[in-house]
This record gives sequence, C-alpha cells and structure tokens, in this order.
Amino acid sequence: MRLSRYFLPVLKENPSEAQIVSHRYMLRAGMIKQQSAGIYSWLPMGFKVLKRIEQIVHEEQIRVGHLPLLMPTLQTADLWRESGRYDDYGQEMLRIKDRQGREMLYGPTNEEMITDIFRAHVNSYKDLPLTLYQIQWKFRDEVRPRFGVMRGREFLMKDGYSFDIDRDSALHAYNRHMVSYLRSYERMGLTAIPMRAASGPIGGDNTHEFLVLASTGESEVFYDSAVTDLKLGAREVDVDDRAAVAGICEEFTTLYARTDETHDQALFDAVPEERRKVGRGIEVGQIFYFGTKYSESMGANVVTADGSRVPVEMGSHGIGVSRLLGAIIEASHDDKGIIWPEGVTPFHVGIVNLKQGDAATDSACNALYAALIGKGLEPLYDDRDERAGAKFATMDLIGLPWRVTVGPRGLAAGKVELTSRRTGESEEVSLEAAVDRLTQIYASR
RNA sequence: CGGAGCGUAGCGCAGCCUGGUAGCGCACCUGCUUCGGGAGCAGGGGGUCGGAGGUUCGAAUCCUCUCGCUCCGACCA
Repeated sequence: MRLSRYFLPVLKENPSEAQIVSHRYMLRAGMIKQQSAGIYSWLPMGFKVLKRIEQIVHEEQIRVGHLPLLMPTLQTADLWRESGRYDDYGQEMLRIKDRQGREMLYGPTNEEMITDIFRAHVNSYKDLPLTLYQIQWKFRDEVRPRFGVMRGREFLMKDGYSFDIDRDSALHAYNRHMVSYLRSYERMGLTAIPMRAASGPIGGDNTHEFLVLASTGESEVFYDSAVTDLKLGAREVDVDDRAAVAGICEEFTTLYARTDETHDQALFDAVPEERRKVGRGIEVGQIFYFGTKYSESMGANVVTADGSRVPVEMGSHGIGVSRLLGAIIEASHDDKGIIWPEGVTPFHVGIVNLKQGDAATDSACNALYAALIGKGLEPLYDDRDERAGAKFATMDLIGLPWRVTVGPRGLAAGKVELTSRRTGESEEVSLEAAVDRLTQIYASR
C-alpha cells in the first residue's frame, strides 16, 4: 500500500477523551473513530489489525477441530425466557421492539441460540463431541463504557460452545480450549496467563480467565512470577490426546495465578517471596464449563449408547477480539507510539523515502516495494511529499515492527537502513539483503 | 446508578466571572525557500459557539430545560 493512497488520519495531538495509552494511540494512529459512548467505527488501519487478530483466532480454533458458524446479532426474547435469563440479565442487555411489537434483544452472548441450534439438529451421542464457535459483534449496554475498545458497548467477540456426552469429555473440551487460547495469544505476541476466575452471569463452576499483565488493567492480579516464563511455543499437540492436553493445562495452571475475585492469601503466601507478584491485568478471554445449565432448561438432550436420554454437557469459551487490540497496545508501546508484534501488524514493513521526487530514491523504493510484494509481504510505502521527520514520526506512531529507510546518502553506497521498531536498532544493508531479512523474519509467522 | 466536570473550526484550547465585530496553535489550501527525526516566511479557506426556550437594545457570555461526552466510584468480555 502506498501511504499517499491510503486513509490514515493521524493526529499530532492527543484527543482529550482518551485517558489510557491504547485508546490515545488508536485514535492518533487513525485506527478508530468514536461514534457514541462505547461505539466505534474501525478505520482501515484499525480494521486491518482487527481482521488479523480475528484470523489468528479462526486458525487456532480450526486447528483444534472447532467449527465456525455465524449467528445473528438480534435474537428474540422468547429464547432467553426459556433459559430464564431474559429477566436475570438486567439493564446490560439492549432490548428492542420490532414493528410488530415483538421483543428482541441485541445479543450480549449466545448460549441460548446455540443451544437452540443444537437441540434442533443433534439427537445422538454419535454426533458428539461438537464445538461450534463464531466471531460476531456483541452488545452489552455497559453502565460506564471507557478505555476505548477495551470496554466498549459494542465489541467483537469469539464465542465458542462445546457439547459433550459426559463430564470427562466436557472437561477435555475445556482443556482443549485452554491450549488453543494459549497458542492464539502467543501468536499475537502476548503473555496471557490463565487464572482461576469467578463465573458471573454465565454460570458454571469451572472457569479460567486469561489475563494480560498491564498497569492499566481493570483486574487486580496475584501471581507467581514464574508463570510469565511459561511458553507453549511451537510444540505439537495432539488435541485428541486427553492426557497430553490436560498435562499442558496443568503446566499452565499449577503455579499460583488468580484475580482479586478468587484470590486466596494463604495459598499466595506459600509462593516464594521473591516470586510473589501483585499487579493488574486485562481480561482477554474466559473459558467455562457449566455442565447442563442450559441444556436442561432448554431441553437439549441426546440419546446415549444404552438408549437413555441425557442433557448434553456444555461449556462456553470467549475471546474479546476487539479488546485484544487495546490489550496488545497496552502491552507493547513506547512514548512514540505503538509497537506491533509481527503476528498482528497491519503491514509487515514500512518504507520511508527520505527524498520523494528524487529519481534514485524513488526508483529504489519502487523496486523495494515490488520485491517485498513479490515475497508475499505487505509493505506500507510512505511516498508522501513530507519531510523525513514527519515520516519517521508517523511510522513510529503506527508501530510497524520494521522500517526500511531509503535516502540518497545511503543509496550512494548501495545501502538502505533496516530498523527494528522495538529495539530501535538499525543496520545498513543492500536492498536485496533487506528483502531477504524481512522474508526470513516473517517466514515463520 | 451516586459524585464531579466538559461541549467554541477536523484536533487541542482561550474567550464566559464583569453581555457589545468569535480568537490562538496544529491540521488544510496557494506560493517561495527548505529537506536524514513532526521546517520557515507570506497569503488564504473553514465556526448555526451542542440544541431549545427565556432575560436584554444586544447573548458564546446571564437564567431554565434538554441532548451528548468524559472522569471517579459501584458493576463488567
């Protein structure tokens, strides 16, 4: 993409409504525009990152055998009356009447609807296990939306629902989700720690939240610092191997890590003092096993091998996709702007032409641009007629992990400059070497 | 929902107390110079002062109502 043809309305000054760094940078980098309290338009750059994150979530869900589908944002009140949650959910649920006076709602979550789909089409244990998920917009009429996309009213969420014949199988689904989530977050460059959580309005007793450590987080967290060293990495996991999957979960949940809701001071005190940490975290996902809470109230039964009918065992599992943008920025920025991890960056590399209109730099930039595209990379070429400082400032703000600087001085020696946004380190290399390096860097992503 | 604020040009703000021609910086447009970390000079365009009502010869300014937004708290992916 050539910046001169892109839509990137960057702001020099901080919008007054933005208090936390991710919100400020998302506004300043032209990623979002607020339309109303807690409701945002996603401008091209923001939309691009949102789609990258969504793509990672999809890939990791599909990798473990979960099936994508899409349910509507609007639901009928009837469905929610069946589960009893229509009256329980409270003011957070946005209620709407259609022209016939029928009561509708903008879905804050989809347990009822997925259960309705399930009971209509699944009758036998032979169809289990089954995990269906979607990535769809939700609406929760928060009392006090804030922090930009971190606590919006409208937000994009991955919500998945698992159906199993018995408790053991359901717990395996729970564990499988944990592993899949861990890998998703790692691909986004995040350290997200699973922490024992309280269940809230969804219900159920077995639940973990995934927290990204950040000083601006809304939850207070207590943890053994050794958990931050745990990595899933590139290890192969057979998702049907219950023991292997449970083993990974054990590895990630044995060390003490809890939010203030479930904090147990006595257990915490048992952690070696130098590893005992108290901090704040951003919740970016949660998994629940809730048994037959919905299947019983809504009659989602299956026939077992011996011919009896039992309510299906369920779990639900969510990732806050739009919130992740905020969380990633909170976890990865400096005073100049965002620093995107390679896994989610909107463009792989920025090209800065220091002397736009100069025949040599223009043609070198064009060649570089074409070569990168030829390697399957997406460069953002700043071809605006701006001074060097303005171009650097824009690149730093929008946070592409790599920058290639092309100027007459270096070019005279046949060199361009490859700079890491994260470390600020530069190396002078030939144009071809820069392309090779970048190709290598992204080969594994 | 309790408490506290704020709505003046795309963004950041001043002006309001003490009513009298709507301003500044950034951004934008034109020209010249400049050109490796948000350039300089000159010129230019853009605002129903959130909305409605009232007081007044006259309202951004005073009064009433209303809408919107933000912050702190309680609640939450």
